[in-house]
Amino acid sequence: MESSLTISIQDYLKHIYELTEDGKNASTNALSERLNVKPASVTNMVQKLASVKPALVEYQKHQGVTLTKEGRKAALEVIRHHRLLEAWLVQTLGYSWAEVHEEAERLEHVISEDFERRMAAAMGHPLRDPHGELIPTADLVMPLEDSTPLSALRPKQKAKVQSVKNADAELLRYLENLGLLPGVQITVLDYSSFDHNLTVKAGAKVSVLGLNITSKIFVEHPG
Amino acid sequence: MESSLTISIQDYLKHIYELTEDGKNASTNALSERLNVKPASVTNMVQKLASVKPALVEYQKHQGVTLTKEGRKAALEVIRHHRLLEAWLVQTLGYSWAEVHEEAERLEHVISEDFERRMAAAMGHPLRDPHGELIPTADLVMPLEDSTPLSALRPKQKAKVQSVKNADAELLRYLENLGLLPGVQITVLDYSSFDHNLTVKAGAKVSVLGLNITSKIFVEHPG
DNA sequence: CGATAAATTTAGTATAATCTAAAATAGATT
DNA sequence: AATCTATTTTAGATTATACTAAATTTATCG
Ligand SMILES: [Mn+2]
Ligand SMILES: [Mn+2]
Ligand SMILES: [Mn+2]
Ligand SMILES: [Mn+2]
Repeated sequence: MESSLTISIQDYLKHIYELTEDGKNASTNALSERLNVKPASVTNMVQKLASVKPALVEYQKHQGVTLTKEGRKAALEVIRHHRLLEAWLVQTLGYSWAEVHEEAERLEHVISEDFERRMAAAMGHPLRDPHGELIPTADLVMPLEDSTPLSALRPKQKAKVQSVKNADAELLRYLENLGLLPGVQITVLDYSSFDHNLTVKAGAKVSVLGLNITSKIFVEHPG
Repeated sequence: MESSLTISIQDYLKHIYELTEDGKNASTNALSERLNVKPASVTNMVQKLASVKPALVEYQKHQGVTLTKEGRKAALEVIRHHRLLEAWLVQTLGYSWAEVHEEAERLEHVISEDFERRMAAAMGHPLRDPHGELIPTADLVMPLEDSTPLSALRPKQKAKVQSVKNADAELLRYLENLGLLPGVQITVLDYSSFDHNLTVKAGAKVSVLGLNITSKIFVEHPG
């Protein structure tokens, strides 16, 4: 069990996890884009991950990949590191939620299990990272999420921002300015069926948001 | 200037720095031992470091290497990261001085300059790491050290422990038990010219220490 | 000095991860 | 079904680092 996967492999597994959360297979091209690696290289690596002793992925030519149980555990280990690190960096070094991601991206591969335990304990075992994303438990289980994309809400509905997914630093800074942070209560004021824009009130601020923003913001208790 | 040296190269430079602190060249074999890499591999890497555009080391066949100005800056950058990390892990996550080294060894290569600045600021720009070793300044200058190996002291002399160098976790735990920590006042009670053992009092505890311990403990103001 | 040992270097091989260019396949469109 | 396009795979090359075995150089010592 003391295999210690390479950083590269850890990154592949993490992105495969994220791309297969919706139940679909992770395609070569999608992985290529996320990993900033050419498709040919992805095929290569994916074939290797499928043929190592305890296989890390299930692979069928031209059909993309899914994680095996072992692959999923390894992915969740990296994701737990990543999200705990994000929370930790924000709390102890004053990083903003827009800045932490990049730093955690590199640290996630090199911290020890001891480091992981110490961070978790020091923060009182937080459930979510600064972007509101769930942190896999110490025994590597991803808690169930119960949230709705903001894009599904319609005028009059109120909800609480729970998380912002896959947002780049630029967008996170933008959202912060609009007061759209995890935990904030919002109300939908208007909806345009033509462009799917939503007019949203958060605190005193009112903003009109396009679909490629509202689909990345997740809320709880729409009502 | 945005070269970003590989982790391997960073480790070579760091160890070359340490091996050349005494003014001598770092030999292939010495590096091989420290880096846990075969001598042939060291020769290979060292030749490469000598021939990159701004050379990182000065190399002459069979004579070992020294650092160039560029090589030294790169080494000090890694050492600054390492020592700040050690201090930070001890202060914020409760690591013991025996445990931090290994963790810092991996983190030193992946933290950003921003991370470095934040740590330094959060700790009030510490001068020394948990082992009492000097931390290179932000502009990568190693402050002057003024200390004496404990092995040079003789009975009746008093001094303050300043640092413990190159000690493994085992030894650090041992010294901690004997109360031999940086900042502690000690008195030499006895000396044996046959085996170079020193009898040393620290607080209430008296210990007899051999040369391979007393040569790793450095003290200030022997008097 | 000259033999022997120790340290170092050379030469050739291996592994991991990536790339480019070309070939093959799958999916969509007429 | 035939064709075009997008996706994926194969094949072969490249870069970085390390290894083993053999050759060479330097150091030591009788
Ligand atoms: Mn990563
Ligand atoms: Mn995140
Ligand atoms: Mn140290
Ligand atoms: Mn290191």
